[in-house]
Amino acid sequence: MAFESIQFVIKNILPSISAEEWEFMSTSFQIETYKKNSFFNQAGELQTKIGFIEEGLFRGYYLNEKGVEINMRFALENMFITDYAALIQNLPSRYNYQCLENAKVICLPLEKLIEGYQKHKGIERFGRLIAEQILIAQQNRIESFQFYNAEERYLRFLKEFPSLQNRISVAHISSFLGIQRPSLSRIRKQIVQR
Amino acid sequence: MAFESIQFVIKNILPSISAEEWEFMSTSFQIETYKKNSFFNQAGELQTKIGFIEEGLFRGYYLNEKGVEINMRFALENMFITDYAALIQNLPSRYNYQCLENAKVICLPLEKLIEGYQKHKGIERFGRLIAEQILIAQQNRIESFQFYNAEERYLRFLKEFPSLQNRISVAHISSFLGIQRPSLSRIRKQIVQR
DNA sequence: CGAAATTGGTAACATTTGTTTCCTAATTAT
DNA sequence: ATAATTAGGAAACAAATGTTACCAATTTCG
Repeated sequence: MAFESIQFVIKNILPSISAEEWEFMSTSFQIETYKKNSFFNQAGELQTKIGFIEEGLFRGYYLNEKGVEINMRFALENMFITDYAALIQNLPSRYNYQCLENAKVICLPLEKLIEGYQKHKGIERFGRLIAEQILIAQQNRIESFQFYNAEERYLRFLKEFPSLQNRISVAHISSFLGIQRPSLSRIRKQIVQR
Repeated sequence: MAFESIQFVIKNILPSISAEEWEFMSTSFQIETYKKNSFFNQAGELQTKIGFIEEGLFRGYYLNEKGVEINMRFALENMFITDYAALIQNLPSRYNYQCLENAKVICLPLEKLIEGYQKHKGIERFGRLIAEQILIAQQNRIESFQFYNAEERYLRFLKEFPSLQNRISVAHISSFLGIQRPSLSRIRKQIVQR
């Protein structure tokens, strides 16, 4: 039986999922592989699938009005990869998801997900729970910005994603944290000196 | 027929809601009134209801580890009032919702909402859509913090909530924006001088 | 009414963060 | 292998923001 990792994660989110519902989704799974620097999707395009990362690492970013890339999210093993808010509303994704480490992704076509929402109560609930999980992660991120300074945000980042410290460049982390690169360098130096 | 405002908002979120589903919810609505400085709910308590503001204004805030009140949200007419993420997970609310202007709130008991999730597909979907709306609002807020400075955040706040400029104190706004009060005063002065 | 509390503003100074520029080491591509 | 690119660090200075303290005006409440 393949798909152990995604099955584990989905059952963790939605223990009550029925065999029929799991069958409905898993029979439509498609494995895709991504090489470093390739894209899972591009900003401005309608999304056609939702992904689950078995291996590898992606960053979600977009270009602000000055043309600067802003990292909004890192997606690693056992995480879903999608601009969920845009997907559900059938709006173009606002983010580019670029592969930072060669990756293996389980994909579910969007039309299948929508069909699942119509046909299966458990899948509708699954959608709600995914949205809520993203929501909680975002609340933490807001709180981080709202009353932690740059150093504290960096320390919180390391605590939340310890495995990313040595997988992601300082430039990408600084963008994610809303800090300039030289500032993050200074902060890292200060931390080491203690 | 009462409940025009909430019916309008709900039908806007979920045009496909059935008469039966609306009936299910609306028969359980209860009107509550709040006086200035009273609380819709307190941090640490389990929530028992979800509210819809017909009139009035609330702030959602919590105390950080230093005992400082941090405003996370302003809720005004035609907005829902709840710590939705906590409610759904049956966790204690993390926020105090304090009334800033005398208010009239339509309340739906939590058990009724949960029952609705079980019995009515449209209500489950309604829950998902609410979560997604909150999610989008939060993404805007994150982006605001991530690459706008204090002045730009304030201008964006005014643009998003023009009606709040003269309804909410500078201290509350500065907390919401993650700016110190004297800094926001400086910024307001600079804006006026142009 | 009058005291007390709240509110908005301001100044002075400290600290943090941004900006620009450059250097070196490591990695990548040809 | 070597040139080109990328990455991390650092310095110097500018700008933004935080911190603290104080004042005047307004509102609240007894």
